Amino acid sequence: MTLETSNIQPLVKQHFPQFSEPLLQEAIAEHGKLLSFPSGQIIMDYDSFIKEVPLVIKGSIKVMREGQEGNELLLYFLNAGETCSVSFTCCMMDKRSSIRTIAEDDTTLISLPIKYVDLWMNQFKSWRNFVMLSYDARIMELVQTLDSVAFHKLDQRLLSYLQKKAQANQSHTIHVTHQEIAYDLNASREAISRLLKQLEKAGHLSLERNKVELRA
DNA sequence: ACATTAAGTGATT
DNA sequence: AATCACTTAATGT
Repeated sequence: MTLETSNIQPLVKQHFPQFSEPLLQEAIAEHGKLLSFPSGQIIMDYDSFIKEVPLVIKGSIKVMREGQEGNELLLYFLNAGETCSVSFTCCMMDKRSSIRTIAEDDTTLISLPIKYVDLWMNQFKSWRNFVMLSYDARIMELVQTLDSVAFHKLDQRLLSYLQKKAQANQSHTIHVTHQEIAYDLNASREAISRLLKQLEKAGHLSLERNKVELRA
């Protein structure tokens, strides 16, 4: 984790153009810290107190949840221009985090102390909107994930997993082992291998060792 | 050449 | 669909 001293405000303008109020932009620049994480680095772990909220500038972040039997399940990827709505609630209720976040790619973000999230809700309309939309987007996504789990559509989960991962890494070529995918989706390695092979036959992608190449 | 790790296969439940 | 036992293939030392 490295702290960068460069100017934050232009980054806010560029990646969060919806924050229309100049005062809000200034406030973010003033109170936020610019942090960078190398790919693979854990940003926040289970059971830690979160007192800051991330605004992703560059790269992407993987958000995981720990299951009952020590399993891990990928919840979603955060990309540039997004934030983690779980952390909102987590901070406000002063609870330990039930999630772990890992830099999926080399990632830069603005870390913002939680108290401003609350404060600005009443002060800035575009901030309030942003927070609400973040909730909405995540909830919709989670509901989708939930019913594909419930209906055992592992093939669909796999495909959308790959698409999201490709998007997160800004590349159609994904460097990952079948085993890693299996962990993320909480499935068996064999099941993933077999489904990948089906998808390859169907022309959706091509496979190599440690690599999945997604086709348009 | 050998060991290790990733991926493929078939049988069983 | 999970697990097991095993094979085959790729990669590192």
